[in-house]
Amino acid sequence: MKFSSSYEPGDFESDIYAAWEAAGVFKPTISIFPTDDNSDGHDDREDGSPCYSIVMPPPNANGNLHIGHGLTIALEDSLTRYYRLRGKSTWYIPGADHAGFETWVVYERNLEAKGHTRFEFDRNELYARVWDFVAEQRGNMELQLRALGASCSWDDLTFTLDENVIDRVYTTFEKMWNDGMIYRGEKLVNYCPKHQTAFADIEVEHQDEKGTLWEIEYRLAEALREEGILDAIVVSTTRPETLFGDVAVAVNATDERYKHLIGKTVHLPLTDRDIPIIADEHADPEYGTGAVKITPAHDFDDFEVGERHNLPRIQVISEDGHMINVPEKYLGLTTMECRKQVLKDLKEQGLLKGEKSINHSVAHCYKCGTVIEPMLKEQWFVDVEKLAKTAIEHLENNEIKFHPENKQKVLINYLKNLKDWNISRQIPWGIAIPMFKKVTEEATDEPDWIFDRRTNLKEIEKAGVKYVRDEDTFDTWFSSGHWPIVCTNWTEENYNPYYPLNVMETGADLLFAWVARMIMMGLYVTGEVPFREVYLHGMVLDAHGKKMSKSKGNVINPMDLVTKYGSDAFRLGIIRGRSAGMNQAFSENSVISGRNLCNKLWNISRLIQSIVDEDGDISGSYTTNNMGEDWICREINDCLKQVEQSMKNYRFSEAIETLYQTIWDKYADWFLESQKIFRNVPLLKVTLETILIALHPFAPFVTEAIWQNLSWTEGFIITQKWPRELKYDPISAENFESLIGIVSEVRGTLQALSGTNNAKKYALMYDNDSLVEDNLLLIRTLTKVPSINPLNGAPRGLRVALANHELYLDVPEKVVAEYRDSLTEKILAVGRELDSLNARMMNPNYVDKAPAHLVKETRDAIKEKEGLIARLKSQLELI
RNA sequence: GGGGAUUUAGCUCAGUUGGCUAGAGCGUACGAUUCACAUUCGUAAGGUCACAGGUUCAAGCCCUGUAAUCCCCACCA
Repeated sequence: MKFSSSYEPGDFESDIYAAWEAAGVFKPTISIFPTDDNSDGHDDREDGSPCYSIVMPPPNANGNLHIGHGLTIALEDSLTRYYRLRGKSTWYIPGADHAGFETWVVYERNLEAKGHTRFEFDRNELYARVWDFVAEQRGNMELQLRALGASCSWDDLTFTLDENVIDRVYTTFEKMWNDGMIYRGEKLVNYCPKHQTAFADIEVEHQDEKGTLWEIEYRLAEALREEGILDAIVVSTTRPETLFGDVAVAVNATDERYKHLIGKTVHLPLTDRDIPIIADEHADPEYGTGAVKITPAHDFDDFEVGERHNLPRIQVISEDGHMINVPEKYLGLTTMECRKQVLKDLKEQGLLKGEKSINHSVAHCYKCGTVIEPMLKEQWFVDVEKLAKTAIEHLENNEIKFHPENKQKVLINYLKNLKDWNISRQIPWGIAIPMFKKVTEEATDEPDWIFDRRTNLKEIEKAGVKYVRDEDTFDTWFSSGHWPIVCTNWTEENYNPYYPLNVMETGADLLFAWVARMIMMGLYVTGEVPFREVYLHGMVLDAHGKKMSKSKGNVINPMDLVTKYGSDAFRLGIIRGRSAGMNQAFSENSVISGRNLCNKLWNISRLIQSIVDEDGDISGSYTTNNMGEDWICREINDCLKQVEQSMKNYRFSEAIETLYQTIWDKYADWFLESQKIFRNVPLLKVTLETILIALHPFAPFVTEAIWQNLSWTEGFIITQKWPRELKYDPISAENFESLIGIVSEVRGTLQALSGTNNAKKYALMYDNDSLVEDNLLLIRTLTKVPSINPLNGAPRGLRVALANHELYLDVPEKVVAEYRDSLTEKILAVGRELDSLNARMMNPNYVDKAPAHLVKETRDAIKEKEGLIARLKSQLELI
């Protein structure tokens, strides 16, 4: 294969992915149930396990990947590829989400556009229709995952509605039912009248809004005039239309204004009912009039007040948002219509005493923005007490390591305040709740509800008793909580080396909704935490640090960037400059610099291939023949160590930074430049292989493309072994560091002179310096000075500002004189550094208490600076 | 009300248990160019590490307080 002369990722990325897939390299090498004969002989058992497992947070099967998915895949795939190179049997399990509510909303919108409504079809029919709808859309998302380079085991893709998922969910539910953790409760739920479904607390969005606080007079049923006080109580409310559901008025027991009214009765306006005045801490004397009407069926707080005082619940708003159980006049009105009418009528009766505008937060449906109506409904609830308690115990036992660390505490704090979990959703697109309600009335001994897996049936019969299925489906998070269990095919019977997962990587925003539930479910089902570590990434913001949103028009599509710059560039760009848990800005620039690195690597490889072609492919082990060669071995070793350390700590950005610097600033700029003179083919080969493998986790395509292009490499880079340490001579390596210092200083001095002399290159002279003498050609090439000669006789020209080397640039007197100011400035600068070092040494406490090596370093530095100043000063005198 | 963060160069961010002159990318300025790479090479400018105290031989880092910005949870009749 011949290298194309320019780096064109679009030419090879899809072919390479296809080749990997065809070769089956994404599959784990050890099966779930290990047998004796499938060890691959290269176990890297640093943590005791030959296996590495990670699951993909399933993207919506019916959507496209967004930038957050891009980050997720970049991070997870880098981990996967890294541990694969480290010799682990790596299992990266892909997924697709039925995305219950999301997909349902899209589908229902489609249905409405065609003039239909969901109510024309029964549940099974709708389920089948959405299934087909999603099946049409599937594939897009999977193609995009491939374009991002996800090296996941496609045969094991788990769809959230797969049989095994449903089975597992039913098994857990049954266990919970038998354990008495599931109950049917009439509770207030967050209800969206538009979608006609309930939501978990976590799915509701609160927004601050302007509203009106009305003050309504409720007259006392028994007049208290004789006591000379009040004959009425004024309540504050933002929802006058709910007064039909009022069952009490609450005041605070400590509120002197109303104390004497507790236990009395008031007449509920516009009705023929009387309701009691009760004392409850919920009433805040500071807020409004200090008296609050209690409507347990339509307000969360009132519901609790009702529970405390055993009050009835009167539902006055129907599930589609119309008034029910109200006087004829208001019956069937929408809540807003009713509100207007009520206010008008109250006003006419002189009962409307005040109207204030206030700011308060209002709950909205996170999908359609409709105001959430607290609705009294019978739903299935999970009693979370035991689940949360167990989870907290294991978290406090540090069984899961969090990145960033602080999320552990945040999660524990959340679990401590967790309320019971409403798992019923009134959406057909989801896993049916396997509960059936008794309809045979005579069978009084039988329970009202029974568990049964046959949810494909609407009606079942057991022992002559008929039951009908609950129409509801599970909250998505109930099944998602099983993700690590179902993806790894964990079972009660067999040991599974892939469970718990090594790591769970997902967005920080899912800590509560998902991570918490996976931990609770994992512990409940398997008795073990579902993963050893959690890595949470933050949100990807636009270049100005603003949240991306369609309405702002600042959404970046990852696929556009992949097309434009290549998948590797995207991956490098999105990981760079990003740390765990932080919401951070992202701009195309970082992708461009990623692309540039790929291009650099491409050209490095072309250069080395051309040297191999010219000099012949000398195989076998290398020997180092000069300082630069020893030095690059040392630098590459350091780089590998740092990358290993970074990966261990999930510091992806740091790993990339290290590689970037090593490849570009060290390998290309110094080593390869020196190799243009020396040409050590076996070393060039092994070092190139090493950096390619080390970069492979982050830039899989270009490293594989190069691997395939090089004449001497075999197999795929994806299945290579992580490189071993390179052998080198440390003293020689250190000498090269001095040479770099010399070259840099000469370059800098020449540049400083060029201001007046247009970068004219002057000859370099050395006095009694073996490092320079032994490397004349190299220094000449790197500095581009025309010649390097021994200094014969007295120092002349311009002294290069180096402490340990006697070097002069052969610059005419006149130019040196012009340089005088810069020289003076330089002496002053070094002098300032020297002063601060001296000050440190003058402090006896420093010499006493600081570690000895630091004190020594300071001494050495002082000596060096003093030498440098002395030399520069003598130079100044020469001028 | 409860919890969690952030504040370092023009911009976006690193800076691990305190330890040499606080780093990178982008941007800026100046210079280079017969080829591995202009998706390049070289050089440079640019910082009161939010502010005020404290601990320490030594603080960007630890402690206390202040300010600003942001996120999550609960509540707002």
